Order: sequence, then structure tokens, then C-alpha cells
Amino acid sequence: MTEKPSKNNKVSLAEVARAAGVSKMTASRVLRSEGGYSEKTREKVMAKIDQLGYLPNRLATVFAGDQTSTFVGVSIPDLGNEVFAQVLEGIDQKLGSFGYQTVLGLTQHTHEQEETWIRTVLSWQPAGLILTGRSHSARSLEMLRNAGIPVVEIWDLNSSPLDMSVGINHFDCGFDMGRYLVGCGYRQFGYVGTSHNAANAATARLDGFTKAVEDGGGKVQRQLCLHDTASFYPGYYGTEQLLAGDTQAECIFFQNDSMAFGGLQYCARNGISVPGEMGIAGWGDLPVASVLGTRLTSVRVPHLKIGQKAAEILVGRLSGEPVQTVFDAGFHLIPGSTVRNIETL
Amino acid sequence: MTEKPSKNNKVSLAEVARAAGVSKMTASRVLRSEGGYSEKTREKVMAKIDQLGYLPNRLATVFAGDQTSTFVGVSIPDLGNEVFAQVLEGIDQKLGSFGYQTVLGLTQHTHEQEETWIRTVLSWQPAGLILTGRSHSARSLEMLRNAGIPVVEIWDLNSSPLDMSVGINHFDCGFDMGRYLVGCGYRQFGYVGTSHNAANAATARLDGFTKAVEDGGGKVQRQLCLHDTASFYPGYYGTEQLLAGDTQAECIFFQNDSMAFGGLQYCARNGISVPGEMGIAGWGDLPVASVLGTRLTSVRVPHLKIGQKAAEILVGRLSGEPVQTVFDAGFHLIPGSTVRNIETL
DNA sequence: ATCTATTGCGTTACCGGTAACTTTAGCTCT
DNA sequence: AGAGCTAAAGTTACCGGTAACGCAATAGAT
Repeated sequence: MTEKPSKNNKVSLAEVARAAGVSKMTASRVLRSEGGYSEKTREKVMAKIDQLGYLPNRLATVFAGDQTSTFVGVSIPDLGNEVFAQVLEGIDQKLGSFGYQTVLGLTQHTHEQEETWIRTVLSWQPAGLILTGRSHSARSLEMLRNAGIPVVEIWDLNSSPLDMSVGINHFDCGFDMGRYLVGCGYRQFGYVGTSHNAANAATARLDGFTKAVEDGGGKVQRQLCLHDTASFYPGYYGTEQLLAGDTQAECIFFQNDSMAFGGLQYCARNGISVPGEMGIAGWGDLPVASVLGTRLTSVRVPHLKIGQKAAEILVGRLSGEPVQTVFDAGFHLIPGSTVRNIETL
Repeated sequence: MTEKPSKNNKVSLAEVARAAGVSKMTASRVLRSEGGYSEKTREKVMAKIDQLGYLPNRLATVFAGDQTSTFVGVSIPDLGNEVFAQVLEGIDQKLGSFGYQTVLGLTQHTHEQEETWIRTVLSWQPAGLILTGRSHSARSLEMLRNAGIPVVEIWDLNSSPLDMSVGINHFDCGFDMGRYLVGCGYRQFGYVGTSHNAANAATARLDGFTKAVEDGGGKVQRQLCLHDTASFYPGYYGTEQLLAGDTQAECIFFQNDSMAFGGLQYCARNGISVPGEMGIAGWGDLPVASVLGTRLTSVRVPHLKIGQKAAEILVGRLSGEPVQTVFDAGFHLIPGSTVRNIETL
């Protein structure tokens, strides 16, 4: 314990080498099991590594430019939304299993925050990036192109991505739900969601929904875009607002299941029978939907899988493997019991 | 565009300096607004930085040892659990606002994964760490001590922490709930939760609960620790299992609200009136609790605040400010309507 | 006119690893 | 015994910034 620790109180490879009576280079070789040393030397060095509690400084390795880092920058709009939390979980699980580390960035759905974060994270020389969404600021795009690293855009499937894309087609999600509800006999619809500055996935769903409804001779006669989080209570009071207006809506499509539950609850408390007097449809198939008495009409999305697949193709690309650059994770409409179906007409 | 890009295709400060006709050092000074250059020089350099799209390499700066990095390693058990997602959101928001980056690590509640992650993240020379939980492997503890960086243990308040601690006293949470339920007249209790290897917060709650119940002359006569996630469906079938046994439980305490909702749903489907025939209490006050018809008896915990406070005291410590090393974020019992209260006795 | 400050900038060395090269020791084979 | 080879090391240079120091030119003071 008479070792003189270096300035920052950390043991360097040079100190290990000195203690073991070999050169830095030999110690480095042992550390990396590179070969070119005797068994006796290996043991000496390993013993000292253990004894001194040496931890390699990966900064130095990456900095030297010999290796790429094992950072992967991951931007997520927010974690209040359960689905994004699951996507992130999928990403980090997979990245971790491949030896990569997630550097998180919450963008709060804004281009500005995303841009700031991209600038910062790129300065750490990440191996790659995973970004939620397909819309980015001009400066972000420029930085991403200049960075020359793999980028996966997730969530909203981008058929001509910056580099790679994993997600689902949200327009189609909305469209299928619209067609299904028209098929159930509904014609007059309301929509309750939250507005974000960027053109985002929820907007694409609404667009697809509106298209299908209009194709079927119906109408989305009232759209509510609240300035709030896309969660239970906004779904509740959003429904209240929507129904307070002079509306003939027979069915409400919500931005997601959390909001739809809010709507469901509003109806329950105000004696509006579902699906008798009002149809309710959500999106995202939250876990809570599987256990409540009424099965919410929704769309099941493989959140975890999107994250895992994104991490997989990123790592694949980093390993030089040929990868599928666009991956559609698919979705699945859940009929549920909160809209009347053909039989009940 | 005749600039020769360096090996990794990135523009270095040296190239900027050469293009601007100054030395590296002068360019560095301009970049950091350190002074010691003329306005004319500043303009020349800034113009070239812009023109060449220069992005600083923070690895080099940190590596040189002059500065500490702006990485903060954050370990979270899992993100399937909504409360941890909120804690993480609070952490990343605050860290981001101070210019720090979150390096995420999901430990799946195991010491092994935590240890592996700590080893990796320390090799990136983080400025500090935020760890969920107060229990760590011996090797982890050794590494943490050797690292010589600030560490905040969150979630489960540790009155004699490794370094700093932010969270709540889970024993007290359980105790207060136990005392409250005894006060409601219950004596025979069941518990439904999930088991994890490590001594964790949920266990502390159960311990506190048991203590209060026994102090009040009651008994936790059946404890169910499922090998599953602490979510809705396990709460559902856990309740089924608990009640299938020869039990006289009048009230069930769940590990969290998600599980409690599952239990509530089981009762609803099986004609067990709540709180008439069975009391139900959860923990965590999930957002869903605020909108469903029945207000779940629960404990409100300032999730976001715990994360934010942890980030704050970590940054404070890094800035050399004196900080409060132990911060009790407090909790608040929500009586709810899923247990009979004194009046209904 | 000479002597100090100050300003503006350049030079050198270094952080902790590793690639590429060189050296040394040990061995085999003629 | 010396040439030729190989295994096991050591040496040097470098990655991209920044601290520390040096130094010339100018400004102000005496």
C-alpha cells in the first residue's frame, strides 16, 4: 500500500506494469489476452491488476482512435409514456448484452432539445445513435451525416431513412382502426390527443384514421389536441371537453390507451354507456388493458421488440454484417369490447 | 472542400487552426472563450469552425485529465415498472439541465448485472453515479470506493449511505400502511408481491407492514412472492392463488398499485365486493389510480422528485457545494376507498 | 529613452492506452 | 560455433485536446 497513486487517484496500466516489473506494453498485451507473453508474466501482471484494483480507462483506448467506443446514444421523447419506457428497456437490454452502453437523451418531443443532445452526444464519439422519430432539425441532419456513424430511426417507420429504421407505420395503424370502426357502423367520430410541435407518429395515426373514415363516408368532426401529457387525466377532461361541444360523435379515437381509459372513466362517471351510447378506441395496448373488465379496443404494438430490433441492427451494422435497413415491426388490431361490433348493430 | 479529413473522417482542432492560420492553442482558447486573442482572430477561427463543421472531441479533453467528464452512470432495476421510469425521467431532466449525460444501466434487480455494469461504466470515467437501491455486491462496493467519485444511492433511503442517499423509508411506508389498516379494523392480512434476490425496498415495506400489523394484534398470515414482474396480471393471479388457499385474510397488501389493480380486478370478476368482503391496498400511487372509479388505498411517493433531487445533490457535490447527503423525500398515505374505514365499521 | 506591464500568440509536454517497430534471449540445425 | 529462427519482451510515436510556460510586440510609466 505504499504505491503512489496517480494524480486522479486512479491506478494506471503503467503503475501495474511497474509493480509487475514489466513494460506498459506487456501489461497491455496481457490485459487484452493478445499473446506474446509467457505464462509466468501473465500471472504476475494479473496478480498486480487484482491487487491494485486496476480498472482500464476506456477513454484512452477509444481516444487513441484504434477502437470505436461502445457508447450508443439513444433519444427518447419522454418516459412518462409507458410505451417509450418499454422501447428503451428493449434497447438497453440488447445493447447491454452486446457490450454497448446507452447514453440517454430525453427530448420532450422538441427538435431543439434533440439537436442540443445530438451535438453533445456526438462529442463523446458514440459508436452509433438510435433516435425516436423521423423528423429532425436541419442542423441535426447535418451533424448526423457528418458523424459518419450508424443511425437507427425508430418508432415511426421511415421507408427512406437517414440510415436505418425500425418501427411501425402509424398512418396504417390509424387507417386500419378507422376502417374497422367504420365497419362497426360508426360514421361520426371525435379524436382526443395531445399536440406536439413536431410532425409525429400520433399525427400520422390521426391522418390515417381520418382518411379511412372519410373513405368510408364518415367524418372526424371534432379533433381535440390538448397541451398536456398523453395520460389518464387529460383523456378524462379531454373527453369532457369534446362532449361538451355541440357534437354528434358516436365514437372517440384516442391518441393512446392511457387517454382512452380516461375517456372510459369519464363515460362511466357520467352515465354514458360504452359501447351502447359511445364507442371508445385507444392505441398501444397498455398492460392495464389486459386486466380491466372491459377490453379496450386498441392496437397492439411490439414496443419491446422495436427497441430490441433497433439495437440488433445497429450492433449488426457495427460488426460489419449486412443488415436489413428498414424493419417493419407490425401491429395488431384488438377489437375489444368498447365499440359495438357488427353483431351488436 | 479540399480539406484533407483525418483518419476517422472527423475535423480536428488542429485542422481548424491550420485553416485559420493560427496555432492549435489559439484555436483552443477561442473555442473555450478563454481570452488571450484578438477579436479578428476569434472571428477567423469561429468562421472556420462553422465552415468545417468542427465538433470538439470531449474524450480528448476528459482524457487529458484536466476536466472531469460529464457522464453520470444511472442504474435502474427495470423500466417495466412505471415508478422507476419516472425516477429516471427526473434524473435525466435535471442532469441534462446541468449539462450532464445519463449513461443508463438496467440491472434487472440483480447484483451481478449491477456489478458488471459498474465495472464498465467506471471505465468511462464518469463524473458520478446514481444507483437504485442500497444493497451492492462486495466487489461493487470496492470499485465504488476506489473510484473516488460521488455516488448517490436512491429509492431506498440509506441513513448511512456509501456517500449520499435520496429516497424514502420503505419500512416506514409499510409500517404506516399496516397501522392504518389495523386502525380500519382489519386483523388478518395477506400480501402479494414478487420476489427478488436482493434485499430490496419491497421487502422493507413488507417488514414494516408486518411489524405494524403484529404491534396491533393482527397477523400477516399469508405472503405470496411470485416469480414474475410486479405488474397487473401477476396481481390478478396472485390474488387468485392467495384466496385459493385456506385463508381468512380480510385485507390484502400488494407490492404496488399495478398488482393491487390486478387484485381489484380479480375481486370484481369473482363477485368479491371491495371493500365489503375484502380490503385492497397498494403502493406507489400510479397515475391510473387517480382516474379509475374506485380510489385505491395506496401510498403516494414523489418519484420524479427523488430523481431530480438525486441529480441535484450529485451536481452540487461535483460543483464543490456543501450538500445534504441524506434526503428523505417523504411519502403520503392515500386512504382511498378500497378498504373499509372507521366510519363504515 | 528606458523600464516595466500587458496583450496576443506560439511551443512543449502530457494524459493512458495501443500499433508498429525493434531488441533480446533462447533454441534448433547445420 | 555461428547462422537462422522464434518467442518474449521493450521502445517510440501517436490519438486531440489543454496546462504551463515562453516570447515578441505594443502600451504606459518614469
